[in-house]
Amino acid sequence: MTAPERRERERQALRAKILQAARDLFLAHGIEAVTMRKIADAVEYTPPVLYAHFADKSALLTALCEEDLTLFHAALQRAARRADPVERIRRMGKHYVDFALEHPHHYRLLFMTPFPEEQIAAKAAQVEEGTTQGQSSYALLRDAVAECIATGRFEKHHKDAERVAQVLWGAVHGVVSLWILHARNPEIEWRAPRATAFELVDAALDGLCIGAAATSRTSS
Amino acid sequence: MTAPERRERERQALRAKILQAARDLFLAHGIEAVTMRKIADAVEYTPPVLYAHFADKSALLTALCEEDLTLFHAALQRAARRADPVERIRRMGKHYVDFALEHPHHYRLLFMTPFPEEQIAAKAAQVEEGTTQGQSSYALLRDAVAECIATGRFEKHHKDAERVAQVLWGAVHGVVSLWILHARNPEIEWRAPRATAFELVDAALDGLCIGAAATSRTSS
DNA sequence: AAGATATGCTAACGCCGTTAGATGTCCGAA
DNA sequence: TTCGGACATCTAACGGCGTTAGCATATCTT
Repeated sequence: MTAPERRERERQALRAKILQAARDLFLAHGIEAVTMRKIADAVEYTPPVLYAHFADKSALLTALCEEDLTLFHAALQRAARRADPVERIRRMGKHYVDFALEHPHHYRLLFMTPFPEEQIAAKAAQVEEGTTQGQSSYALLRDAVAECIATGRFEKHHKDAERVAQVLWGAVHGVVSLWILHARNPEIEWRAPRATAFELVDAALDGLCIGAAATSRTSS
Repeated sequence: MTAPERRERERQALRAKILQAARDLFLAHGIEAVTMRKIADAVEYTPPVLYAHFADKSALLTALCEEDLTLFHAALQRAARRADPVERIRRMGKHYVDFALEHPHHYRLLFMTPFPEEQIAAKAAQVEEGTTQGQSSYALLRDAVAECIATGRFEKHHKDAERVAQVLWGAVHGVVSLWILHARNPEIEWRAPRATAFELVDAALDGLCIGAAATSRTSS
């Protein structure tokens, strides 16, 4: 155990501690409570120390996102273990909604917050050189849609897998994000968002599929 | 023309000028550029002056929202002049999407930004005492849905007008808000959001309506 | 002309993200 | 064993933010 090794270990430990503190603040009081100064307070260091581990606040939040995105992707992947592509889509929708409603703060951070410019540039570079891992959650959905199209499960005029995937993503995202932002608006008699989202997914799949009447409705 | 009258007029003129400056900043550089100090600069006053016209920044933004909400509501109302309730829903969806895509900044402010607590409390009070105008855009949609249900246009298991209205709102909101936030993510081959949204509305209506195959598809 | 009222300003407070520069502390080599 | 450099950490500050207090000044009313 050389000294540089130990130092590196301590470095990583502090980095993890910082991320955890940020996560705690975030979960307890929402994104607006996540402040470089408060994170520093929580780990009992002064603010500049954070900049030895993260280029800036946006990089710190990105690191947080990536951890949660991995979790999210894993949940979706478990849901995608179905042979029938239509049922696969339905189950992915269900798990998507459940993740969003169980972790609304994370969902807001992941999908309802504008990307920092830097991240976009980084990703564009990855895509350019083909390094993109291609195993994104979106790809799971798009592939299921493509399978539906290839095996003739959809009405013939729905033939663009990317577009239909975006249709379905939009469906679940719309219901949960409306709920997360506007649930407290008392002008509207909100229904339980889980049921609402399922109803939309079911209706959309009914509309997409050949032979109308739904195969297996989302029950729970 | 008494002097107090003139002063009041000047007061309102300055108020309008402030709002316009805020709107200009907002349209030119997005919400994060709308700063009390920058607004003050634009109208050639010092920042404290703004507080003689608006309680705080959130009240100023709310005033801006309300103007745009009126515009939005008017656009939707024009679209709702259709006898057939299903076609009415389809047209409202179309105009909703067009508004969102033509004014993405406004859409972000109106529907993709968390409400300040104060506003929620104010609305709750209105609802409590029954002062709510009931002519909200959401009500337009819900009433069209209720008409569909009452006249037996929907499958019998879709019987909750509130829920179905929330399903349809979620559909259009999902597609346009995903696009507005994530269009620049190069990992995804984005399709034109207008067509995507129309496809979702059509599919959902196909799924909701009795007698499957769409009546009149959204063409343009 | 004098007093009241409204208008606008300067200056400041306490937050924020971030950076520069000083200080100390430990490690490896002479 | 002591010296020099690398590293960790701190204090202090900059410029921005929303917001408020207190003062000057201009304008109306009597």
